[in-house]
Amino acid sequence: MTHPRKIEVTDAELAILQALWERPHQAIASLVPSLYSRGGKGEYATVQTLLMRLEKKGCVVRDRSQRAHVFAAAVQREDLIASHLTTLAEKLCGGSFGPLVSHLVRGGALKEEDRQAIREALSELEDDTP
Amino acid sequence: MTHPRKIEVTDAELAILQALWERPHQAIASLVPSLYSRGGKGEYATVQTLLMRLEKKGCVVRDRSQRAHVFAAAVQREDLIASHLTTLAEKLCGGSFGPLVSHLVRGGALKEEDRQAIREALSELEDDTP
DNA sequence: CTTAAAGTCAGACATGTTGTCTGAGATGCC
DNA sequence: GGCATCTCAGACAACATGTCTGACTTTAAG
Repeated sequence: MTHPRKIEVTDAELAILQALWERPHQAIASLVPSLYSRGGKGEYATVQTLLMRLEKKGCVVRDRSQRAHVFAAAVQREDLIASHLTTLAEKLCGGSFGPLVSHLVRGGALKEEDRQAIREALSELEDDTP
Repeated sequence: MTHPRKIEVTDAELAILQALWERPHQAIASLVPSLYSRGGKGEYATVQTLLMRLEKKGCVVRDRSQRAHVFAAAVQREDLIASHLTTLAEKLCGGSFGPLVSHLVRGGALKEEDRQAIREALSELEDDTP
């Protein structure tokens, strides 16, 4: 379990990450149509700017060996989730995750399959740390 | 289970809420020293602006019956947690909370007491929805 | 070779957010 | 009256966000 680095991406940046999670190793020309239905002139540049910012944050990697650079996500969904949950716990729960889970479990927002998954995960933990 | 309204507060605003959660029904003069150690001139006005924005968002209520208005939180910690978790689930888990909990449980970030609380909460649920 | 298409890069831009503060005026107290 | 204490309206710089323009480079086609 690595200590999760703080990852902050905006909505537009997240959309790009989603596209890259869906299909890794895309060039800009491939990303644009899946992000914008109306094919405007500036959209290519917009995606480019977003990718540049994501790269600066370490959230995507860029393969410059091709003429058209190929991009891939450098963070996974789980990394983002971990980062957000950590931030949330720090800000609102004194750094502890317990209240978050408690809230979720008691909130009734979980499906039966979710609950089953939790039970199993808890059992595994119990075996590892008696 | 109320559908959680989207609540967005900035860091400075959150600090004010924390102070109001700690001690409800405070006037500005009472809030300032607990938020800023260096007693500057503008801090009073800063807190005032923050409270005004919080009121506009429905996060605090203001009692204007006194000369110095008295403020109280209109949202609880749990409301903020719920709002953030919902947003997180929508953005990264297709609206489902299961992955969030799974991540927390498997991430090893939970103390034994947390896990015990979860087990109990799960048991209660099991009784309600067989 | 010339050209057009397709890229990259640097940077601008409008808009909104965030935390901060100033100044004008109202109100109560000694 | 004079002073401390409020409220209120609004200004402000700094930064974030999503968007786009223009200059320049490289590739491939004619």
